[in-house]
Amino acid sequence: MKVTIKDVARMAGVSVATVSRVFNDSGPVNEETRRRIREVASELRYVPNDAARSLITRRTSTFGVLLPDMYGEFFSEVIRGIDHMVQQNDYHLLVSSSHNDRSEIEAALRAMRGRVDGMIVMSPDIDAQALGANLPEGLPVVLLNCAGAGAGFDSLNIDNYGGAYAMAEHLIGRGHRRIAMITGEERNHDARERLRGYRAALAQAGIARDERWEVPGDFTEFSGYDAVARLLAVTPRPTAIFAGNDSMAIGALSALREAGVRVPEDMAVAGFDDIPIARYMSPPLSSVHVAIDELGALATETLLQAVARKGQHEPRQRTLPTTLVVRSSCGGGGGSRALM
Amino acid sequence: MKVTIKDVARMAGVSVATVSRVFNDSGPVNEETRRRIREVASELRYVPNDAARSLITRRTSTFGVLLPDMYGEFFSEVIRGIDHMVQQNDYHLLVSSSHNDRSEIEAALRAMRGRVDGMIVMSPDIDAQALGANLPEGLPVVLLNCAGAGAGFDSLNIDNYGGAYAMAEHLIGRGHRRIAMITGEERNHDARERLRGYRAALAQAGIARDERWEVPGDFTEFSGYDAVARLLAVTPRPTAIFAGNDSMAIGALSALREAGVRVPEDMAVAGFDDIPIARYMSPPLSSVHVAIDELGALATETLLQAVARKGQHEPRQRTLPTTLVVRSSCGGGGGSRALM
DNA sequence: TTGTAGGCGTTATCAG
DNA sequence: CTGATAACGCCTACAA
Repeated sequence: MKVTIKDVARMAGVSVATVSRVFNDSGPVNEETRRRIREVASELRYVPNDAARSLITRRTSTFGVLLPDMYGEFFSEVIRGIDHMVQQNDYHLLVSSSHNDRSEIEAALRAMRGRVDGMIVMSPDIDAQALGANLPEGLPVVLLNCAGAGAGFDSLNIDNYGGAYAMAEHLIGRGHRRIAMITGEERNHDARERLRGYRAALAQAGIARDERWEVPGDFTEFSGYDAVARLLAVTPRPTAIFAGNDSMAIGALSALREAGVRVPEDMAVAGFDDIPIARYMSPPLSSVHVAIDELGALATETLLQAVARKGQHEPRQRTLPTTLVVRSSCGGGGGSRALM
Repeated sequence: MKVTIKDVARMAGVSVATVSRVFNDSGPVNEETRRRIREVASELRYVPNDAARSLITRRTSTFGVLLPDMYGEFFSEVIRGIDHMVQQNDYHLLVSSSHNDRSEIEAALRAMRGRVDGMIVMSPDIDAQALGANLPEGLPVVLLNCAGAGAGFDSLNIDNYGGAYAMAEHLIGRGHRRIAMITGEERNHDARERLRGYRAALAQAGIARDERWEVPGDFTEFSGYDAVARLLAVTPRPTAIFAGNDSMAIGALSALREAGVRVPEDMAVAGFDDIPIARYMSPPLSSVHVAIDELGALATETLLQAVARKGQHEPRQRTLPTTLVVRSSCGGGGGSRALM
């Protein structure tokens, strides 16, 4: 038998209204009465029923998070950042992951309808417009690393273009002219932007683009491993490989080692994301650092603000800066900087 | 203005009861009526209000997951396994992560009260008894990698002892006599069991235990990196390092490389968990494979069954087997097995 | 096969 | 300061 607000009211000799006021800090309550109610409540181990509460309140104190089908550390870091901020604000987190195609995403969105006060959608593969159709009118949403910014949603993006540009520029600065890139999938927004940054840097340096240098990958370690074989077959051979993310860079390092190609002497390698293990690679992996957990925290903050304003605000687009982290895999850093 | 069951009823010219029957497959409804109601409902974009529903149903269709403060791939793999199974059964997932000490865990448990139909608790640091006190009476719970099995909860554990024993035995079989272990934290159940397995294998082989070989870590890459310095100072120097998890093994590999110690020629290295990147390490890392996503899926299945039986069943404890994966970091596998 | 009506546990709006 | 009481949206006997 569940203990309800009525039980507390009866035991404390007051009305349910007063008990409610105590638990919500709404309206004035005599200090002594308040104390007694608290006492009775905790004795009875009373816990307000959230369903009933949100039925009338029209709030769930829950945020939804939609995650793409991506493996690895990036994923957990984002959640960590989100969850931390969410807990601080007494919200809850409804998570749905592993979504590949559009229909899956749409189904997941619909499944969350009515259960959340706002959503963080992380789905580099899909455009913003498509999402709007499946979301309840007026539900606050923050887009994380999505294409289609400016579609009326708050959005948060990594500076993919700038980060990739900076890394390519760094490699050029170290004397490389034949710089290859292992790209992500075409439909992935992050991947496209990184490719764009890479191309821009090469163009800026007056290096003619060579299509053989752009090898497709899919952000998995294996695709990075796999890409190396094709790259080594190109003549003249590239002297540097810039992978679209760290996972592929790690796969590439593995393949290069097996092929007997020394890094960085014979081939410079760089990644993107700077996941925690990057610095422990052999050799330590140069990368473009992204404050992943901060990304999650920032998204949550944005959502909280949107909820507070009841969605009545101009959607804002923000871009999170990246920083170049030079380690020895591209010959730029000393071994001592490996643990930096 | 939200559209409710009443609106649908009115538009379809029936009572709310009939609409309810259609949406719940409860009671008989004329086929034609059913069709009309479905049509009207989808036209109005009607979505049942979950709060109202669960207020009367006393079900939330939601499971809670409590995760420890652990980084890396292990985390995301588990969630993936859980989420997949949860979605298949039309449940939702409430996630709470980053919990270190007992008070944080207890707070998180309380926060979920009333919002979930069952919980998956993953908390190698804490004992089962402590959890029971903060959970509503009769709420189905599955313990994942927790100590205190047999405390009246369903529980699922990795075969930490067996896996560690097998790996140590393998190293011994390859002729190693001075085998060091980088352990996890004492309070961590997985860590304790793995240490126990390691010790048992050594004892079985008649190798006297040397305390200097057991260096404490905390499952982070850095702690593995850090441990190597101490291990290299031991005379005579150990010839093999068994890390309590892959993260520490990766840190150790990094430190060994910096120290100019060749792996596996001068030092064999092995880890535990077989996270996806293990095979891409340099050299590819031997490890104890655990089907992490399967662990999550299995936990969810157990929970679903418990919910179906309304918790009226004998708690069952299961142990997930592990398999030895020999790669070249311990000299056992050829380079060609790296992608195995 | 369908409709009526009571109630799930809270909050919010009024009076007192 | 406190107490009735009407919603909130839905499910479910019980009747028809």
